[in-house]
Amino acid sequence: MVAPIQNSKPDPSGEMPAEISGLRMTKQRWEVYRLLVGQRDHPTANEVFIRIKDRLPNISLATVYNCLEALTQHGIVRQVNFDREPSRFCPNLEEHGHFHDKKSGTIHDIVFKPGVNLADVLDLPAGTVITDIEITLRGELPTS
Amino acid sequence: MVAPIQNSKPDPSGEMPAEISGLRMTKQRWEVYRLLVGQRDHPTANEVFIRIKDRLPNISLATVYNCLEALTQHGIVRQVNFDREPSRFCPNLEEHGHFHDKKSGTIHDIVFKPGVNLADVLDLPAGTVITDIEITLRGELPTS
DNA sequence: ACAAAAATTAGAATAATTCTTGATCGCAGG
DNA sequence: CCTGCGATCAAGAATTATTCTAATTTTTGT
Repeated sequence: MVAPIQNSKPDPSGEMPAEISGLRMTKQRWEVYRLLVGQRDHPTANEVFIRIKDRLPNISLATVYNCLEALTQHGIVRQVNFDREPSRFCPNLEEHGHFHDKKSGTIHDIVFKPGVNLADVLDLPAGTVITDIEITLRGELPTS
Repeated sequence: MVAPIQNSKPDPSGEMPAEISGLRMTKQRWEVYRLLVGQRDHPTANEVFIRIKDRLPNISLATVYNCLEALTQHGIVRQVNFDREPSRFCPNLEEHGHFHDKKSGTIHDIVFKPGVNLADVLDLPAGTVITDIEITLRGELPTS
């Protein structure tokens, strides 16, 4: 099922809103959110921690983990896992998968062709309730 | 009707072969392989360790990890990850995904409907080479 | 402003996995 | 049959992402 287009996420370059999706904003959560939306390269918690020090020099790694968990649990960002590598975080809420390019090590969002619904192509027992889907591909993108 | 298996895997109840897919068999590797093929419930390394002690009381956990890695790297079994939970191992080599039933905590293999090819329903740049696909669903299976 | 609740911090603790080191095995050649 | 040699195994230490703990700070509601 495709999530309805989000109630337009707050502009990361504007003022900090009081809350997002029911999650009370704090300086730290707002900066983590801004950073994720601004740099959509699926950073790890530690990468967020390093990058965010520019703006919040005293933030702790534990707080970065706390913020990421809060944002994730309120459906504001998505946690993405590749094998047993450190979790990465993604502000793209639309149903999509991830392509891990072996050559460059980069991660790219991938979407279904229009009109395709994953549940329709899988052989599942009638009545199955799907709450979450994760698709990960590995390979090489064509040299651009 | 069962789809033909690519490389007819050795019968786990027969004699230990000298090798499987180029991997030299040892007592430990063979028992790990037998256990996975015999109990297709996607055990973790630790669960394999516990269960295998019946037959190899002196095996170490490190050896179980070594065996699982060797079997995985030779394409004899598949490593499956759910979020950051301990890796699980699966002897089903056919292209398939995994469904994690929240109610029972069990994991079930899922396959595409006949004739469906995942690459055909994804919006990928022409020329993309896919070497590996992982599909994970979470939800609830109908009460049977 | 004050009490209560929530968030942050720093560092300790946890847990899956990997690494290190030394012992052991299996086998090929003498 | 011995001897070496490379691969494997065992035991425990080390690593590392993440979570927990306890104390402090910030925010909220009255």
